[in-house]
Amino acid sequence: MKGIVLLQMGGGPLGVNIYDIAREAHVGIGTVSRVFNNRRNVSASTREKVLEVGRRLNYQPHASAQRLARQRSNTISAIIPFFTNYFFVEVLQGVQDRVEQLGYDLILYGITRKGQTETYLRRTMQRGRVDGVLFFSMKFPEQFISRFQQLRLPIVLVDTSLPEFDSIAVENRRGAYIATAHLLALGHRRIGMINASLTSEPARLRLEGYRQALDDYGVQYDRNLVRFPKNLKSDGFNREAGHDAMEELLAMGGDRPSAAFAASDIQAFGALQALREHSLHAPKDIALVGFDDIEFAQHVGLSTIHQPMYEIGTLAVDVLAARVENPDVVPRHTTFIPELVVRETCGAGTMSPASRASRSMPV
Amino acid sequence: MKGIVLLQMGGGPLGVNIYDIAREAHVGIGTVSRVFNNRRNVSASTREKVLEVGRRLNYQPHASAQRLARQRSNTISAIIPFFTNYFFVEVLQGVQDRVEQLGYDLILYGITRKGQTETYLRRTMQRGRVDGVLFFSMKFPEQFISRFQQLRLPIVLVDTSLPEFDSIAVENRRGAYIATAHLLALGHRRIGMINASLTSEPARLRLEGYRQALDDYGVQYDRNLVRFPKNLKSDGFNREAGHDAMEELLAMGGDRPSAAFAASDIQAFGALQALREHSLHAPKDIALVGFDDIEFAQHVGLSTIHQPMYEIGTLAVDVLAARVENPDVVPRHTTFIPELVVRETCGAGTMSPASRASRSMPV
DNA sequence: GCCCTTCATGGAAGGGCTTCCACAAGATAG
DNA sequence: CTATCTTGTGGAAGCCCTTCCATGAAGGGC
Repeated sequence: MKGIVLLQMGGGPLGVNIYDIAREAHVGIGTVSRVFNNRRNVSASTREKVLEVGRRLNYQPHASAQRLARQRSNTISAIIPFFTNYFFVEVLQGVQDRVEQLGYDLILYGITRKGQTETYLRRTMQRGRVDGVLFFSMKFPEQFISRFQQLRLPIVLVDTSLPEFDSIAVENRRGAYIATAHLLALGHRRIGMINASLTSEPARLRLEGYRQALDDYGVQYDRNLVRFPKNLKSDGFNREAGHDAMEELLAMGGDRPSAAFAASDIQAFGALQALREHSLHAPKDIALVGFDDIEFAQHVGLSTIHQPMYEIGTLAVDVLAARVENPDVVPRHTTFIPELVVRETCGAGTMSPASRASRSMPV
Repeated sequence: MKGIVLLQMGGGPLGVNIYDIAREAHVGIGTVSRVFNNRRNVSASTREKVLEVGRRLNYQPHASAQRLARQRSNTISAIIPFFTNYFFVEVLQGVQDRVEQLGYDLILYGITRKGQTETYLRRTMQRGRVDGVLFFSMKFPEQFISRFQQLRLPIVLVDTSLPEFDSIAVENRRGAYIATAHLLALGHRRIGMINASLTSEPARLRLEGYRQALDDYGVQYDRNLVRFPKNLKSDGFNREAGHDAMEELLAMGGDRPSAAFAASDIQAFGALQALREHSLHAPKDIALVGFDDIEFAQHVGLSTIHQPMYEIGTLAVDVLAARVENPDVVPRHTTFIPELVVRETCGAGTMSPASRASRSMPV
């Protein structure tokens, strides 16, 4: 009767539970549970009766109670840096879509300040909160490695890696190589690089790819052509850093490069802005290639290296889900091969907007 | 002993609970609970003893159990359209920061396809899942109004509104007025508008503001100068729509406007691209003002109408939290006044980057 | 007609916490 | 010295579900 009374009250903190349904349908609570969990060993007539009562009383299982009883939250968290660039937005779409398909909830922990990372890691480690964690684009703090292992809390690193955990990333070295080689193939010989701080692994790898390409084309490496962020407060994957780096390159006067490779699209935007301020244009005055292929790269016609961000997002969720189901397999590291997208700023003419397809390559 | 045994096992699905702590510390479970919830009626010595045992056994309260017992999830969800534009990213930062300060968790439901909205609304309505909902930038489905009211599930509408619920928005009409008036003040008389579909309320209001400004300056309204998206599959707040609209304006030949106001920055980017394709430039050939002031507006020097997105995000959380604490107050509707940010594309010269401050105006 | 399965079902136990009530012991007041 | 209050404490009950075991009925084989 309780449920009915509540209905008559027309609201209130509705508390129709499994017992109300059982009483009303003249069955046991076990049966009610089985019906709502779609177990098969329930007779058709009983099932229908229970469902009918459920509809009538507007029953909904209580999420927290289910999680407690099942010892499973069906929730994962994503720890994502909000500050760096727009990379995460596109990855997030993939994450979100797959999470929905698999029926998980997604708790978002966005990092905007240093120090937040530890807070959120601790939080996400609380028992009963999440079944697994997606950790993005940042150095995973060492002191948490063993704690995660002890808790056996599944975690997947994206755009960063560690031998101990599953990881997904793009081949940064290869991407940088492709970008640089493209500019070389276009005839450029003095090619600048607008890099981020080498404390960032992607920045290191992208520098390696750049040098490798120069080497392969027999071009002497000139360290004056590689520019790092001056402001050491951030990792330098931002517009200001790109702007200032381009200023420095332009300040070289006659020695200045005829082309540049930026370690991220965001930096490339800053560089473009600097060019505009000097009434210069890409590719006419300086050809430019970025890295990431975030959505805005199309908006400004930036040639760049495409990362399959959406696919990275969906794969990350798949890998995490697999580990939740089966925690005792060795860590898997997956790599994506990035591709060049030719637009306007590299000066290679308007080729087709490039096949944006991408391939994955499990290692 | 259980806790110790588990520790010795060096892992396993650690299950140190309140009973383990109580036994080990020779106190009752109630006392343990009080200690970990910082209740004050516990003697200092007992408290210290319990905390010591807690540290030793590495105790953490179980999130689901707490939520069940407290009948409070300490979680809110945000239902956000991912597809339209980058508006949401910036609002999300504000949401995220405030949510952290208040100790809530944030479940993200990103909408990428029509129909998902209903799915997520249903999901978010499940008992025990969230304490409240943030609903962004979309028309709230009518059939859910009464259901939310009955459940007394707190909800705040952002960038959209309904008399029944709390809401937060920017004064769209005023913003459009300011943008148009600015172009008029610069001497333009043929001013185009690149609008989105009028099914969107912001689009309607922004059109009104545009017309009002023309009126006030004694300029005859010309419907040929207002362009709507051709592709009716979306609301038109996207780059393609902006691009095509600018194409249409350019196709007017000698009749073409000398300036244009775009209903969103994203559309403005598309418009700028179209200009580039015709080797035209803003503001030289056509002056341009956008709306939103998303981060990329700076990157390309777009003059635009600034919405205090971060503040909208934090306020949304505050309003929601207030309603969770006190569900029985009348809905409050808050409005922000947008401001013009002069950059390059409007042609008003390089004034100071404008005070980006913003004010709220409760109604 | 009897024994063994199989299937549907009821409900206790268990998951881990908060909260409330009861109680003891000390402090305060008259 | 008794009556009253305060403070600290223990633990049962309650939050709502899932799961497992026991039971009874029905079906199958010989």
